[in-house]
Amino acid sequence: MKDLVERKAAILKAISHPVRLSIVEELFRGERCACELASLFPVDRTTVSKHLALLRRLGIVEDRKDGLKIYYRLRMGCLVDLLRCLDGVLANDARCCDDSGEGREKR
Amino acid sequence: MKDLVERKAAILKAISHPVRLSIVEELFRGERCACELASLFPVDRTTVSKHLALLRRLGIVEDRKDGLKIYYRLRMGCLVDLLRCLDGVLANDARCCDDSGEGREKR
DNA sequence: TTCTTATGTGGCTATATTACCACATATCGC
DNA sequence: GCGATATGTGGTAATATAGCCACATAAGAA
Repeated sequence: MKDLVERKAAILKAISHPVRLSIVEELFRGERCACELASLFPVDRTTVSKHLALLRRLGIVEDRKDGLKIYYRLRMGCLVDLLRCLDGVLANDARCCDDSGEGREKR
Repeated sequence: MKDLVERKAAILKAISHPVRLSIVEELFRGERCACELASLFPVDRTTVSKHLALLRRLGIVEDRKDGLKIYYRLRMGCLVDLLRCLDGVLANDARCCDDSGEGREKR
């Protein structure tokens, strides 16, 4: 069992990539097959497949096979709250995550 | 202004490194100077300095100079909720973030 | 002024991450 | 069986990240 802070960091890291974050948010709305998820992004299908493998390895999603298709669903439903929380962060703080530096004093 | 999902991903990424996550959690408890923060981790002081620069650039922390010391404090207090949420995730799901694969079916 | 402490930046290297292509496997319809 | 569809993996190249050292700056102490 890894250190708690490292486990937390690992989850955050997993959902800190735009494609993986979007996958998680898409799964909030229900089960999706790999092909549906892949079609959402302008990257290679196999790249999405690897993102899914990472999410699966961390236990963030789980999958189910049905014929040709493999359906993914969220296994950590609590991420819904976490990301809702993050939406609140951005809504309440317009300067957040604008790493161009504008709007803040330079150093 | 970047795409919303990218801004969210950027915040998550910033706090997805064990040292930066620990810095944020330490700042939950109040203002700390760079030297106090640096002493918490077994990495070079200048490395911590760069982590702080990243958190500052994203607007996650802000700083204040007082004599020789530079004090950092959290500027996105809402992260407290977000990380409390994540603690709940890990408390409720023992299998989370154990990327060794044990406890889950292999693929 | 000179020394010491606190801090940040530039530069470099090692490692990790991402994305693509090529290819392999599995299932379905015919 | 054969072709088409859905999916995953291995390999590799480009890029990003993390860490350390050397060095620069700033402020207080002597």
